[in-house]
Amino acid sequence: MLSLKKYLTEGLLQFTILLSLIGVRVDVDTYLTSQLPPLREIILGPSSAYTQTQFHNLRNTLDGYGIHPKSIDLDNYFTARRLLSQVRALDRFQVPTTEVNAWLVHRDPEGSVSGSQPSSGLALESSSGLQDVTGTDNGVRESETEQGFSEDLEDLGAVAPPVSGDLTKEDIDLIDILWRQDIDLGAGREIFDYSHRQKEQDVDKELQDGAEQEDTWPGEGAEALARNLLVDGETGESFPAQFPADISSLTEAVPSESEPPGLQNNLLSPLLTGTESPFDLEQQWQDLMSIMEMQAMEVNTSTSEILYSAPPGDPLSANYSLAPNTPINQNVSLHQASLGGCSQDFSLFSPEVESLPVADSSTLLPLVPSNSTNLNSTFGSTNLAGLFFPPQLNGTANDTAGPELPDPLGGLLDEAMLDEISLMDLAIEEGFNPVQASQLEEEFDSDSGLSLDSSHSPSSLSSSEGSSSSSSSSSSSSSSSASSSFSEEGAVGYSSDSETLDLEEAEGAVGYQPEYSKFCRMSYQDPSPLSCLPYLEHVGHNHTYNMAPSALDSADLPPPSTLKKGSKEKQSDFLDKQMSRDEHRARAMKIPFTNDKIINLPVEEFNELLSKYQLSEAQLSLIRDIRRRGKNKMAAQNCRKRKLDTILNLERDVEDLQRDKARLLREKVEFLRSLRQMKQKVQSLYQEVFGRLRDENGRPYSPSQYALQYTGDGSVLLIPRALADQQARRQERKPKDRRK
DNA sequence: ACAACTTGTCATTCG
DNA sequence: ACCGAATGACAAGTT
Repeated sequence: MLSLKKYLTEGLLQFTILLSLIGVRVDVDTYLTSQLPPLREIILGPSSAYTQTQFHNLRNTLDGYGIHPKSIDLDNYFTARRLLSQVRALDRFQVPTTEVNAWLVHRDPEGSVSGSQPSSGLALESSSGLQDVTGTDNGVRESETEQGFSEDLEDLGAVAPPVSGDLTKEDIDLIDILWRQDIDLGAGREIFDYSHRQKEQDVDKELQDGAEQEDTWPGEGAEALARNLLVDGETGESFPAQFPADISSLTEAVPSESEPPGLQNNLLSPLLTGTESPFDLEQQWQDLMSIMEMQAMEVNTSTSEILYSAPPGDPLSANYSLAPNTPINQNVSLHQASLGGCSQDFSLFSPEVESLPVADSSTLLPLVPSNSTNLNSTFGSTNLAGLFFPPQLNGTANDTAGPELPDPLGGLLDEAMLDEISLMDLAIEEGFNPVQASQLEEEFDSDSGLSLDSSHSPSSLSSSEGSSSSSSSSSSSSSSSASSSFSEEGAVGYSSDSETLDLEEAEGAVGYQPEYSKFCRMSYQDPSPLSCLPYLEHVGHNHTYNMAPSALDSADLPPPSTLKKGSKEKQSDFLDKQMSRDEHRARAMKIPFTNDKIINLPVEEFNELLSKYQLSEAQLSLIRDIRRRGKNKMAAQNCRKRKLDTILNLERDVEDLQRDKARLLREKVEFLRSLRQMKQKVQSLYQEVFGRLRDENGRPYSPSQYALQYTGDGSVLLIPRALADQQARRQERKPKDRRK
C-alpha cells in the first residue's frame, strides 16, 4: 500500500513535470518507443528517482565517483538553479521558433537536428527563427510559417500543436485559428516552383551555415531573410501548390475541372481516393519506413543523380527539378519510370506531349475524381494506406473509379514500400537514436534519477558531484586544504562551530582533548590508505560533512589570540549571531563538546563521548536533539539537492525529447511531401504509358477494363482490371498481417 | 508590506 | 528496538 502510494506519487510528480514542460500532447512514444524502449520508463518516470535506498547505495558504492553522501556543494547547487532557470528560458524561447525552424530548415537533413548540442542547438534555432520573423511582415510571416508546419503536422495526424513548452491555451487556440485561416486561404507556395525551390535551397544552406556559425549568422540571416520574403511574395498566395495546401488546392480544383473525360479520371482515382482510417501511430512509422525505402530506391537509380543537384540527403528538392525535355521514348517502361527515374521521365509530360497530361500539378487535378471527399481524405492526411491500395478496398471509392487501376500503382508502390526497414536502421540513418537512447537509458538507470555521470550532465550537477567528492577526499587527506575547501563550499549552518570550539576551548572544557584527537584520527588523521576515502571506513556513517569547519578551522586557523582584543570581542559577537540555535543552546547548557561532534560522530564514538562526561539529563536530551536536528538538516539539504537534480535531469530529458520530436516531425513532413510528389509522378507515368498502349486495332485500352501491373523484375504487364483488383486485395492484407 | 525563496525543524516512514 | 536516511509539511528567516 505504501509502496504503491510512493510509486504513484513519484510517477505523478515526474509525469506532471514532463507534461507541464512539454505543454503539448507529445506522442513521443509514437516515434521513439520501438527504438527506445527505455523511453517508456522515462515518460512514466524512473521509479527509482526518489527512492531512498538506491540513492544511498549509489552514493556509497562509490563506483568511481567518490561522492560524499553528505557533501553538498552549495556553489554548484546554486549554479544548478541558475542553469535551470536558463534552461527554462531556453525552453520558452524555443516555443515560437521550433516550428519556424522546422519550416525554413526542413529540407536540411542534418543541420537543424544538431543532436550533439543540447541547448545551443535550440538557441541557434531560436535565433534563426527570430531572424526570420523579424521582418516587416512579422505577423504574416510567422503565421505562414506556423501554418506551413502546423498543416504539415495536421497532415501527419499529429494532433498536438507544433509548439512546445509553456504555451497557454490561448496561445494554442490562437495558433489554431491562424492555421485554419491559412488553410482556408489555400496558402501555399513552392511545391512545383522550381525557381523558388532553388532559392529555398540556398536559404536553407545559409540557414545551415548560420546554424553552424552563429557569429556570422546575423548578416547572412538578413540576406536570407530578404530572399525568403521575396519568395514568399512570389508564391505565398498565388499558387496554392504547396504541400500543406494540397487539400484545399485539390478540392478547389475539382469542381471546376471535373469535366475531363473519364479516362484520366479513372486512371488517377486509385491514387487519389484513399480513405483515411483513424490515424494509426504505428502507421506513421510504417509510412516513414516506406518512404525511406522509396527514397533509397531513388538514390540507387542512376538517373537520380541528374536530379539530385540538391545536397545529398535532400530528396525533396530533387523531386522538383525538371529535367530538360527529352525525346519521348515510346518504349518507355514503367520500370524505367520507377521512382528513381521519376523526374527524368517527368519530361515525358513536357508540352511536346499534347494529348497527355503535363507535369504540372494543376493538370493532374482534372484527372481527379469528382468525389472531392476522397480527394480530401487522400491528400489531407498521412494515412498512406490510400496510396498503396486501391480505393475500393478502402471502401469509399466511387464505383467508376474504383475498379479502374488499383493494382498498377499499388503493385509498384507496395513492392517498393512495404519491405520493412527496421526502426533501428532508420535511427542509425538519422544518426540519432542509438546514442541518445543509450544516454537516456543510462541516465535513468542511475539510481534516484541523479546524473552522476558528468558526461551526461552538462549542467552543474556533475560538477557539483565532482567538487563534493573532492572536498570530502581532501578533508581526509589534508587538513588545510580540507579546511579551505569546506569553508568555500559552506557547510551550512555549522560554519561557526569553529568559534564554538574556540570558546569551549577557552572555557577549558575538561576531557575534551582526548576526544578531539580521537575524533581527528577518525576523520582525517588516519594515515592508512583508506583515510583518503573516509567513506570507505564508514560507508553508512561518514559524517565528515560538517565536521571540518569547526575542527579544522579551529585547529588550523590562527587562534583568536592573534587578534586584537576589541576586534575579538566584535568577532565573537558577530559569531554569536552566526551561531545556530542549537549552538546557543549547547553553550547555555555547557555542553562540553562541539555540535559538530555531536552531530557527525559515529554512533559508537558518540556514545563513548557521552559516557566520558557526567551529563545531566537535560544535557543529554539537548545533545540528542542537536544530533537529531543536525543530521536531519543535512538530510534535508541532501534531499533538496537530490530533488533539484532530478528535476534538472527530467527537464533536460524533456528538452531532448522535444527536440527529437520536432526533428522527427520535420522529417516526416518531408517524407510525406516527397511521397506525395512521387506518387503524382507515378500517376502521370502510369497515365502516360497506359495512354500510349494500343490494342491490335490501334485503339487505346479502356482503363476500366485493363490495368498495368508491375512485376518484381521490372516488367509491366497489361492485365484485366478484375485480376488486378484481386491482387490488390491480397496485397492489402499482407502489411496488416505483418504488423501484427 | 508582501511575495517568493531559503533554510531549519518536526513527524513520519523505511531499511 | 534502535539508528540513520529520506522526505513531506510547516515555520521562520531572507531577499
